[in-house]
Amino acid sequence: MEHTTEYKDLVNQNQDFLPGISIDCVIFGFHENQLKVLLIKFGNTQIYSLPGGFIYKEESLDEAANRILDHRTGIEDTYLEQFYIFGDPKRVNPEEHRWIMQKNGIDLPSDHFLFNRHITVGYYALVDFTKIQPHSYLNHEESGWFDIYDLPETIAFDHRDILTKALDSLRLLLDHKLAVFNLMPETFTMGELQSLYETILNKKLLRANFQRKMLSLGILERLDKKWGGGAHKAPYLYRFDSQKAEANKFSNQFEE
Amino acid sequence: MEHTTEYKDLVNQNQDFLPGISIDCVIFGFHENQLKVLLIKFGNTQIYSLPGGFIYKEESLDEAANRILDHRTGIEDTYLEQFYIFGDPKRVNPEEHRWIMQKNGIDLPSDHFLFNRHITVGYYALVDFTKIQPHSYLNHEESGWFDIYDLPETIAFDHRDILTKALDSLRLLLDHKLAVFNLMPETFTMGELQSLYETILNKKLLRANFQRKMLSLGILERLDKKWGGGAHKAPYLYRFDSQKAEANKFSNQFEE
DNA sequence: ATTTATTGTATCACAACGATACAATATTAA
DNA sequence: TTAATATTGTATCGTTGTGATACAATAAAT
Repeated sequence: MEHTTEYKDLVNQNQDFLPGISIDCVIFGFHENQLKVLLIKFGNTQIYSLPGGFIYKEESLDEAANRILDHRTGIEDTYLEQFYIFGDPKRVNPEEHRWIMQKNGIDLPSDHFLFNRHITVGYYALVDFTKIQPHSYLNHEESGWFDIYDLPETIAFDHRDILTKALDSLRLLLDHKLAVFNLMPETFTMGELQSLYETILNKKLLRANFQRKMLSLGILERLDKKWGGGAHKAPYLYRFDSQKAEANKFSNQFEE
Repeated sequence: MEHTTEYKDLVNQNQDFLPGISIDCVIFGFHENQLKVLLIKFGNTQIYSLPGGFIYKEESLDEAANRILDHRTGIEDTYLEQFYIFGDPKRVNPEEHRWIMQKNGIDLPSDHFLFNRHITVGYYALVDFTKIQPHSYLNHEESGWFDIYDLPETIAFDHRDILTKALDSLRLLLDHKLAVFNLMPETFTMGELQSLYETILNKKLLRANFQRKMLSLGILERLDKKWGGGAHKAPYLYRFDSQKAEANKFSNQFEE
C-alpha cells in the first residue's frame, strides 16, 4: 500500500497542519432502501470511526473537507456542507485514541499532536452510492457502509453523537433544500424517491400524496417508463432537473 | 480600568488558550422596532468588529461563548447557539489586525499569536435589550448597538459576512424554534411581537393573520391590558409561557 | 385470456392561510 | 358630555395544501 501525503504528514507530526482542529465527515449514501454512512474500522479492533482528517495551513475548511472526501471516496464534486462544531474538551479520550492507533500498527508517542485536544468540524456529504469506491488510508484499516439505523456497537470517541447530529441536520435539509437528490442515482422511480424520504424521516408516507407533492414542485423531468420491474404497471423514471428547480425556487417550499 | 484575566492572557500570549481558534458573537437585541447587534468600535478608528474571544484549554466551546457573552453584556443565561464556522485562510488580514490593535493602544509584535490564522466559531445570542449593559474590554474600546439594516461602513475582517450569515440563521430559527422570544421583554403586546417578526424577516405581515397564528400556537399567556398607549382600544399584554410551549410541542410547527 | 401487483391520478373532507371586514374600545377633541 | 379617531380583537370568505381513500390503467406472470 502506498501512503498518502496526509498519512506521512500525520505520522511525522507535520507542522503544515492547523493545530487543534480536525474535520470529520459523515458520508451519506442510499442503497437497497437503507440510508448508509461510511465508517472506518481500525485493524485488529471492532471499533469504528468517521473518516476524518486535518486542515493544511493554506487551506480553507471547505477545501480540506473536499480533499478528505476525495481521498476516501474518489468523489470530487458532491454536496458537502458543515453542520456543527464539536468542541467538548473531553470529546476524545487520548488513551483510547493511542490504543486504537497501536492496534492499527502505528505506535505514536503520547505527546504526539494527534492526542492533543481537537475541536472537530462536522461535515456531511450526500453521495450517489452507485458511484463510490471507498479507499483505505491507514494500515489495517477497513472502510464500509453501515445502515444509519443499525450502526456497529462500538463507535470511537464522540462519533456516535456526530452521526446523530448529522441525521438531525439531514432531516432539516429535507424541508428546506433539494440537496437530497444528490443521494439518488441519475434516474429513479417515484417509489424509489419516496423510499429515500421515508428512510431519512424514519416514517411511512402516503404514496398518493407524496407523488402529488413531488410533481407539484415542478423539479422533476419525466422520462421513459422503466420496464421489467414485475407483474404490474411500469413506473416512469424521473430525473432531477436543476434548471426547473432554479426556475421554481419562488413557487415551492423555498423562501423568497 | 481594570483589566480582565482574558485581557492579560491575550496580551501576554497566554498558553492556556487553544491555538488557532476563536469565537465571535453576534449579539442580537430588539429595541424601538429595530433589530440591533452589539459591535465594538476600536479606539481612534472608525472600524467596528464583533465581540469575540478565545477558548481556554479546559473549556468547551459553549462555555467559552457564554463566558465571552457574560463579560461583554453581564448576561449569564440567555439563548446562545453556534451557527457557522468561518475557516477561510484569508478571512483576517494580519496587517489590518495589527494596525487596529496599535490604534487601540496595544502594540504587539507581528509574530504575536493573535495575528496567526484563526478559524472562528460564530455564535449568536438573543438577549432582552432592556437588561443589557454593554461592557468595554480593551483600552479605548467602545461598544454600541447598531441596526442590523444600518451597519457602520467599515467592519473589520470578515465580520460583515458573519453578520449576514447570523441573520440568515436567525430567520431559519424563526420557522423552527421559539427562541426568538428571548429578544422580547417579559411582557409585550401582539403588535410589538409582530414588529419583531417583521423586522427579522424584513417584510410586512398581515396583522389579523399574525395574531390568529400566534394565538393558535398556544404558547402565550394573556395578561391585563396595557393602558395609556393612545387614543384607541388598549391592547392586551402577553407573556411567553414556556410550560405551555413545552406542552404544545407536538401540536404546532415542531416536528414530532 | 385472466390474474396480480403496482402505478398514476381523482376525489373528498378538513386544516391552514391570505385577504378583508367589522365591532369593540381607550383616549382625544369638540 | 359627546363625538371623533386610531388601533385592537375576532369573524368570515375564498383559495390552497394535505390526509385519506378510491379506482382505473397496465406490465408481467399464470
